[in-house]
Amino acid sequence: MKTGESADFKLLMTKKSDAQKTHEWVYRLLRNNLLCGRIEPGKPLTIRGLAEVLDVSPMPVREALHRLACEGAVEVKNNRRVIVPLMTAEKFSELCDLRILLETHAAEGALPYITDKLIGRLERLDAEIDEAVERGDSDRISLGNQAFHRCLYSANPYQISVPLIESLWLQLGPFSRIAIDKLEKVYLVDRHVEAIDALKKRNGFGLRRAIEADIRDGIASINTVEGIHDYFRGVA
Amino acid sequence: MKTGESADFKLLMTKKSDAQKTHEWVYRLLRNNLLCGRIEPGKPLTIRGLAEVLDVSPMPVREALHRLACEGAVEVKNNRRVIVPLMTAEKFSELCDLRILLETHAAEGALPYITDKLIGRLERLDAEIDEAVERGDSDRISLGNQAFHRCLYSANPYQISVPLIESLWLQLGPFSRIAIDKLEKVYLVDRHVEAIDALKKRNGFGLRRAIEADIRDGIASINTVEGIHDYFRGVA
DNA sequence: CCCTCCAAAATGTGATCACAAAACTGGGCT
DNA sequence: AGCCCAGTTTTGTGATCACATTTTGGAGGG
Repeated sequence: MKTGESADFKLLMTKKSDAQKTHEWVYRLLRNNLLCGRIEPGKPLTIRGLAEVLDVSPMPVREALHRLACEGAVEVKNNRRVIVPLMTAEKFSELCDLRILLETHAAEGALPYITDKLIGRLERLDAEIDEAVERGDSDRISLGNQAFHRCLYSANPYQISVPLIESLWLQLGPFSRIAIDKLEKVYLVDRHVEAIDALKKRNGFGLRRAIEADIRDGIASINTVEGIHDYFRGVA
Repeated sequence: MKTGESADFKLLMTKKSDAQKTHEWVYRLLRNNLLCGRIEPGKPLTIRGLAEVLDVSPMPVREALHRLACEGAVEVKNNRRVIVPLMTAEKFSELCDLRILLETHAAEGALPYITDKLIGRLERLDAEIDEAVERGDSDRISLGNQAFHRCLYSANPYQISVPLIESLWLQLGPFSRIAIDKLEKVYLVDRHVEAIDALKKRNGFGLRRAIEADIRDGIASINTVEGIHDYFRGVA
């Protein structure tokens, strides 16, 4: 009872490199944990509690939480309590629509800048995801999937949409884990391979279709989860 | 030389309401000034300098600047200097594309929730803009225009995209002022009236077209400004 | 047994301080 | 005169403290 409220979910920790600023480290750590869905929605996050768990002063935690709040990853209630927002069916639907809208745009915008070297990196990232699926490592599936998409979109050096897209991921993160956890063999079709094929052929339309299909597959798999709608109200 | 670097551009100040938290007040103030383009791109913003100008402690300024940085309104260089980013032609083009993509989507998503009362509010906002155009009040044109769009999109209570859109506005803000400043009679066609008409008829396609045209008009007017491309490199 | 109310603990916010790194200044060298 | 380097100043970061507000816990009355 001295660690406050932050002791009941296990945070996956990462080492803090010395060159890294503390608040950046805290931010990345919390962010990764949110993206993997390791932090339960609805549970209040306190500055001092996290500071004690991470063994830093409250100051960097304060900054990290504010940053996450401004990206929509956590919600600051008017009682100035900070919680991971609950998901609603409408919010989920809207987030998926926006993902498709922005990510197909970002993919197409990246196409002119794709090099063979980059395609190689994407193939390697996809292989890592497949391996994570084999092992049933949900965390690595989540993070790997995002790394794949980010790597693709970031090929465009004049990219603006990646931060917006990552904000969407953060809002979907705590929830999408449920899908990955409950059924790990959803990869009937590897949409990433389709995307890579389209890249090789410099086929913009095919690329859009593969990205959209990849996102829709995720949605579809969530909808097949038994009793998924209980989670929309945020059961404890 | 004691006020540091923040004394040469005039910030438009707003009174701090007592119920408002200090860092929120600082954030809104800086945000409005950025949206109006009152802060020169490339000029470094310092925490202590702003704190002295605003007569607050450095702490709330630090939080406000970090929040603006995470929205892309200011850029934290690796030397940890904070500046208003310079505009490039590619960035400008991409920002406009994203505005059209997200705002047409947001407008269409708001359509089912439009009420007569809301249409009245939009007409009043449009009238205020027209009045500001008459007076040549650039600040009010900027802020009024954004208020109009925000009011429309926010009709949808399950709105997610507004924060993303506002991030785009913030990035365009310092630059779009140039257009408004240089030519104030660009409102050949009032696209807002077209949008309101489409709303009244519940015409989704017409609404999209009006919003897209409104955005494109702004772009076109910028391109007609003589010597606009000098600004892309950020002349001092 | 449940609701109300009040004291105690906890929390976010803002201010101040210490410190390392970066930017700026002035003097000395080529 | 132009360039480079060391000393000083400025700046961001993180820690600690003070304080107002909120939450919590249990005691007392219905």
